[in-house]
Amino acid sequence: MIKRRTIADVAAAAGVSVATVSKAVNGRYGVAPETAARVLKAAEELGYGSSLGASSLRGGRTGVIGVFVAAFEPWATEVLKGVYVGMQATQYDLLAYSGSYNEDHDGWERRSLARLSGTLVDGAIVVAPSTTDLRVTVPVVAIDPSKGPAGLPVVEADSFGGARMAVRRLIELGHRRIGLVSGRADLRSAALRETGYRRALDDAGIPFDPALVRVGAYEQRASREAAGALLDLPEPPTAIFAANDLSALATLQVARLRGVDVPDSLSVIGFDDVPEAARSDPPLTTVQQSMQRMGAAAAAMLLDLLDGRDPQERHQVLGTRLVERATTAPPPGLLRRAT
Amino acid sequence: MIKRRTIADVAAAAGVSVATVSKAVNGRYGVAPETAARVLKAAEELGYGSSLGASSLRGGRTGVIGVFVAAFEPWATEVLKGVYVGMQATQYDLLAYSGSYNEDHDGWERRSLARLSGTLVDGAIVVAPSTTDLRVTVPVVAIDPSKGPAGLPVVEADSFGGARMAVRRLIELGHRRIGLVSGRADLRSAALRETGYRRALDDAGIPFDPALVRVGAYEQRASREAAGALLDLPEPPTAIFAANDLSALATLQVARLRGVDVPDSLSVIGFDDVPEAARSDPPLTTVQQSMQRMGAAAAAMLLDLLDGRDPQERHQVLGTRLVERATTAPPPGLLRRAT
DNA sequence: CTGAAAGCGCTAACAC
DNA sequence: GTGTTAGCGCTTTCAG
Repeated sequence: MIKRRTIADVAAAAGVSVATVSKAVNGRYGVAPETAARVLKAAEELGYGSSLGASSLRGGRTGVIGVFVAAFEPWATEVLKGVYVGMQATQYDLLAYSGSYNEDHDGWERRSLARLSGTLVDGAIVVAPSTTDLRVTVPVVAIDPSKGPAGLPVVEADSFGGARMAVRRLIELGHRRIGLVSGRADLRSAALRETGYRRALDDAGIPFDPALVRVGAYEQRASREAAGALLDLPEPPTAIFAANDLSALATLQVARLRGVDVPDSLSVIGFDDVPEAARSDPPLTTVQQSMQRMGAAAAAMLLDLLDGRDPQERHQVLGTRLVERATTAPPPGLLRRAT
Repeated sequence: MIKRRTIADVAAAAGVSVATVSKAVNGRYGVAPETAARVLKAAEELGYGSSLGASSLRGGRTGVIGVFVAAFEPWATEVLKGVYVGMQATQYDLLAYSGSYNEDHDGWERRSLARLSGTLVDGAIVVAPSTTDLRVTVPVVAIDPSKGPAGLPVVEADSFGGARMAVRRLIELGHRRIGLVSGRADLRSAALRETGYRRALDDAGIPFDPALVRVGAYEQRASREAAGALLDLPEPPTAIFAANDLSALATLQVARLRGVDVPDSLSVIGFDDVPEAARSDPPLTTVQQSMQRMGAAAAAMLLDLLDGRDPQERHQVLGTRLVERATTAPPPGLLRRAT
């Protein structure tokens, strides 16, 4: 646990002033080649690297892009991979940040952005923020915000289309009683997915039955209860569309606990296609939204912004596709028919 | 793109000095309750958050832990999730960093650590560093280093045991000619896995055949060639153990290209169990090392170090287990027997 | 209880 | 070409 080497140490070692070291290290003009070489050598030997904190405080650019997430969970880390790929070819370093939001869970993005933006990072990507109404000091792109596009450029998946497609597929398989484990009421994506569900029903002329909708809130516990309630109905649904994979996975668990066979007695479709979805037992059929593509798209947008170019579109909606694995089948008692 | 609010703005708004604002915001003693309230209110209204860069420069602690990775790829992000979980209950913020190492790929951890440690982060976890011989200014824990434990506390998976287990299983299935797509020669984990392979062979009295070993270097291209060479042998192996999942997945591709059926004509076992392993076709049998557990273990160690406690052990080796999916079967032409 | 002032490590003017 | 110096935003003595 040695003391950090500072620019002064390097200056002393090379027998020059700190200013010269700064110039040499940053490759600025106005330093004699041999001096620069000497300085670089000293820096190398001392294991010196300029402190990000200090240089960002002083100079303007840092060459660092921030990705802000509420938590490092599967969804966000997939996005992160995408941002990384989209940033790969550039000179930017990537810094992913998650605060410990033990108390004030809400508005987490505000705190983090205030602490890092404008000093440490040149630009930011906010993953699933609760608002796009941020007072920002650097270019920022939002991915899948709760409240829909307002202030910030946004990248998101087609929640409506994806949900509609999923439910349509269930209908094609012959299901008529289709339950919904819905998402968090205050989230735009959740509302959109519910609308997609209803639209698919409408399209097929199936009346909407409020009894078949329970709130899973995108979280495990609530989803378990929601799924349980659905299965306890006097006439339970033969299929359940869950607003995200977490809910779908929870539904699978509840079904197994009650001895309900999936997919023979109950079909389940999720939304997201997190890595875990492919590993569940049975593997989950789900609506895939490519988190990685969203990340890469956001990176591209941010790069445009950073270069002073206006991005092509400030609101990008990425398509989804249905990945059929093993949790969907025709409803019990139905003659299998071609699809 | 508004100018960042600084402590001076808050001071002006609240009609106090910057010193008072600092104290109030950080909850230090020596501020009248009503003054503090006024300051906090002003800070809130202005959306003020103290600049991480500036405060870390001045004060000692930042309350931020850094996780340093070479790239945000599946392996590293799994570890990151684990660190996050292990850090969950604490007050520390988590910051994951990956530099753009376009030129000097080697020694990446040195540069990043030099720039952030000692100023921005209170402690660090380095994921798969090329050395544990780091000159560090804060507590650091290494996960799966290339060179084995030396200077830093280390968390790693049991490469030797895992490899031995995998090959033993192939032998149990009846295989006698077992190929190895080995890892990068300079990496400790690769050497350990090769040793495990040889030991399992020894245990079963199967002579080691150097012709059955090809270098895959943990990367796709080399692994493809290695697998190809193995399959082109006059007497090709009936099973291949690959030193990581990437190599195993590449082997699967090559086999498919040549019309070699997996698992009927060729069994394949990988190592890691990255999420992609479960999604391959057919799903890959592999040695699971829980990256998440490694991350959590490293977090626990670091927390100990940070608190001034000595961690239980400075070198933690986590167990592995075999996940049998669909790429393993008895060799062709062998009577199926109980295992 | 509050404020003035020093200084953390660094970069950018500006002298020399 | 090189060195001196003034802050960047913040925390921390130390006076008042």
